[in-house]
Amino acid sequence: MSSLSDRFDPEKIEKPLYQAWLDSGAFKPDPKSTKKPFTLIMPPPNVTGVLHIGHALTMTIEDVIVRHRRMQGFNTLWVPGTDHAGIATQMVVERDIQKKENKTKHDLGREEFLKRVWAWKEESQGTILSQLRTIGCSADWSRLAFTLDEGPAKAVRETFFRLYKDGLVSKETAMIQWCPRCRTALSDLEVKFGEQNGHLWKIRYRLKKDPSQALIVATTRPETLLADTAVAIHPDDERFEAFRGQEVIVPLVDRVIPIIQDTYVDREFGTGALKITPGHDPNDYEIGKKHKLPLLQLFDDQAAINETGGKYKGLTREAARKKIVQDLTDQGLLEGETAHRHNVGQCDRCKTNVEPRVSQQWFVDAAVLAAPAIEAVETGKIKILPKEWEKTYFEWMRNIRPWCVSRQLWWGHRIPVWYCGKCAETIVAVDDPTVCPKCQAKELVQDPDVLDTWFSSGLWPFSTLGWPDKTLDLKTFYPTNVMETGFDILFFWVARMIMLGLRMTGEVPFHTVYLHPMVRDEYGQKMSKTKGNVKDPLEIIQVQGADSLRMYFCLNAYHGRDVRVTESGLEGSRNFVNKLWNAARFVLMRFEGVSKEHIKREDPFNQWIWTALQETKQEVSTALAEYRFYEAAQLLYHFTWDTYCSRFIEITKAPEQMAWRQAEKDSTALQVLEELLRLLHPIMPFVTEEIWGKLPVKPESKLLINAPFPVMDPKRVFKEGKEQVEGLFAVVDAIRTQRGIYDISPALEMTAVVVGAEKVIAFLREQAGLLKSMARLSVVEFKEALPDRKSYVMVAPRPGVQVFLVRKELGEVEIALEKMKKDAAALKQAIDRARIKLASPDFVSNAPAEVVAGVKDQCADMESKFRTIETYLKENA
RNA sequence: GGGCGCCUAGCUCAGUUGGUUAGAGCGCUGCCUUCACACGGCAGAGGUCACAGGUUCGAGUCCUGUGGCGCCCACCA
Repeated sequence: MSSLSDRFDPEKIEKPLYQAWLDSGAFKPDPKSTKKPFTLIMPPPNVTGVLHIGHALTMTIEDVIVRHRRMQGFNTLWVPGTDHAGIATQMVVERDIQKKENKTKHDLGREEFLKRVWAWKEESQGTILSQLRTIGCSADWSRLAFTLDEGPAKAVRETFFRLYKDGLVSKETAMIQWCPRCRTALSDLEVKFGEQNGHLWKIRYRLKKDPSQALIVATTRPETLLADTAVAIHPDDERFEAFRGQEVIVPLVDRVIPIIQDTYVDREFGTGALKITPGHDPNDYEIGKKHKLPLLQLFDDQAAINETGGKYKGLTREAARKKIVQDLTDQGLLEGETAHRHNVGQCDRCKTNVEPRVSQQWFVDAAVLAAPAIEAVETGKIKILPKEWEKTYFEWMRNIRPWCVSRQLWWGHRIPVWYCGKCAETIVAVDDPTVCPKCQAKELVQDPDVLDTWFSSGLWPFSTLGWPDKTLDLKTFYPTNVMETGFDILFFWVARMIMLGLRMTGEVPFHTVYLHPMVRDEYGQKMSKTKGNVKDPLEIIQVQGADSLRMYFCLNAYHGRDVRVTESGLEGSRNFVNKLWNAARFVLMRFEGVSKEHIKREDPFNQWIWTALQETKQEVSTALAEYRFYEAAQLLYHFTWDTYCSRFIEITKAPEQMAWRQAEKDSTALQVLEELLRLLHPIMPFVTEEIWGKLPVKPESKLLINAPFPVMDPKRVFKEGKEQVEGLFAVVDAIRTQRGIYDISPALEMTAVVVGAEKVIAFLREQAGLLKSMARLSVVEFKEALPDRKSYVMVAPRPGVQVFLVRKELGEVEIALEKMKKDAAALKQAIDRARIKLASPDFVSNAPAEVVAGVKDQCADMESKFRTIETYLKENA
């Protein structure tokens, strides 16, 4: 057995250990195994670049889940993958080419541009995969998937085909959100609204009948007046009595349009008159349809004015606005201009203001798919955790609108639709058609558009397992168990996986959705490159190792909305890894050569640590089962540091103990460590595996990753041992506290007298040596009674046991008396509260018996303690 | 406009169905270079649980209202 190095050096151990896991085949489950399967599909990171700290959180939690399940004996599969991320990746590559070559994608052409994106993807994916390994992800790399791979592509086509056949995807002309920079349609979810400073302009629309009169219309977008096809007023608005049924002249273009009446108009806003531009505003579009107004398309795909705009043709939106305001002013048609803050939609990816636009797009009838998806969550077939998110899910699903899935991009799954050049037939097929099934013509043109990235992501839980083929993987590992991801993509992704999963496979894609919080900086700010507050997980790992970052996430990922990453917190988890390392180092050094067989019987100290371990195991397994990783981590942190290190190991150090119990207790120290390593392994795989490798006794498995996760053993719960040892600690703590109060140096000699009935103090007497070393006493005496109490200072650690310290050894006794008085007062208050409770017939008759009994016991304890202090204070008054 | 969440120690947050004297980490104070660890040890201080009502034998926990903060959805030009 070689020992552990003095200092824990994560950089040195992590790579070889990861390789050892890989080599052992631990990550790769056998689909033919008879063990119960457990499946988790990794949310595929976008191949836009490198992983950020949010990914690190995701991967940590998922790896904890997966390692825990694997150790529990499940046939565990974690499928890794990456996402082509259509619009996002296309944009970063465009930017890259722009920066390096000053070219646009149109300069390169579709084919060449796609070549560049694939090259980008290769590099980015490589980086991402190596980062995942650095974090410690125990995913099955043999099943690595990419959303544009052949398998997932087949799934995409099959799905599109089936939806088309069932009338659930169709080509429609509709108003959609358009990004003029990306030059593509967007789904509603891809548009983010934010407040912007703008203006409200009041413009004169002269009456056709009497141009000296005018209707004054308020708008934030004067440039769209070029495509106005009506002006609307509220039917009940008396102010506009004279205007009803009239026509007005659109300024600058002199087109005559009607004044319509619609209750949609808000009389309070602006002037009460609203210009209607059905081509460029979703609400106007609806009004236009209702009133059968003509629709004018004013902008081209880059939001520049087209021929509809006459002399304004070619101007951008922004330039046109300026020019039109100027022209209106010049012609005396501008009535006013006020500052106005309002919400404007932006492209989620490139932050360009979107332009609502009418165009032909493919739409999925989401409402039909949503119905069973809602039911699956209502009936509990799918559980969403934390539960609060279910309501959000229902809210969105019940108000779902058609999902625009076509994108005018180049990077993505080509829509499997062809048009016949001869008879214009639309052909939707899984395999590329060669002739038109209607007219046999060979001039077929594929739809140039690609699908929304989330369309292929929506199939991910089963497309990665081989669907639509009936593969063994699919049979064994589907439906999957858990979908673990951030709440920010509940609608984008989770909802769509549920809808498409149910529709395509007839089964829920997963049984549980666990939504983790978002990573923020220490001030609660979102991390972003522009703010400069981004923390690179790889940098943290390089400095302090993967384990401490993982432990940090587990300790801090509460069920809230965000997890803040702070320097001091990271330091804390680093210290914890160090603590474990050193404890292991000490135990291994001290107890080298000890074997398991030395255990003969359980002494109270062993009983106590075993009991504490069983309690911890019980609580940890409950916490993990309920996805409360923070709780599991905290329990283990506390057990390791406070119970195992600060108490148990310290006990083993006492020289008086060593003489007669060394071999036995040493062996317990090792065995508890061994279980502790298994408990900590899912959270901190590297350091635990490294220590595991040095254990003299490895009962279960050569590699910790394959060792069984500890389960609570009721046979190792010992009430007496636990109580005895806790009683001893109470005495030790009380003396230590006095030492603190009196500022007595640990070097100073102290004498303690333990007073109590022999029965009660027998164990303390037996452990006199330990008591002395733990409380740093020079002398300890045991007595049934103490006659000359005045020369002592009393501490009352437990009912029935009093501990006295020699007065003259303490110096200023008044400090202690003051403190005792304070304690007594607090105690008195608590006793009074308890007595009032116990005296109330309502409490005694209504509260459960065990609560009443608990209060009674506690009250008795407090009273006995209080009496002791009172008596002592009186004696010393 | 609709919805969700938060307000507990100086800071960041736990606190499961209401039930013993409300917890942790960090920070702070004092003492300690004790033979695993100063990335350490021992001890300590610090909270009217945002506020106001209510339900209950009993409220940090449930209900109503008020104030403050955050997020999501919808997008009145």
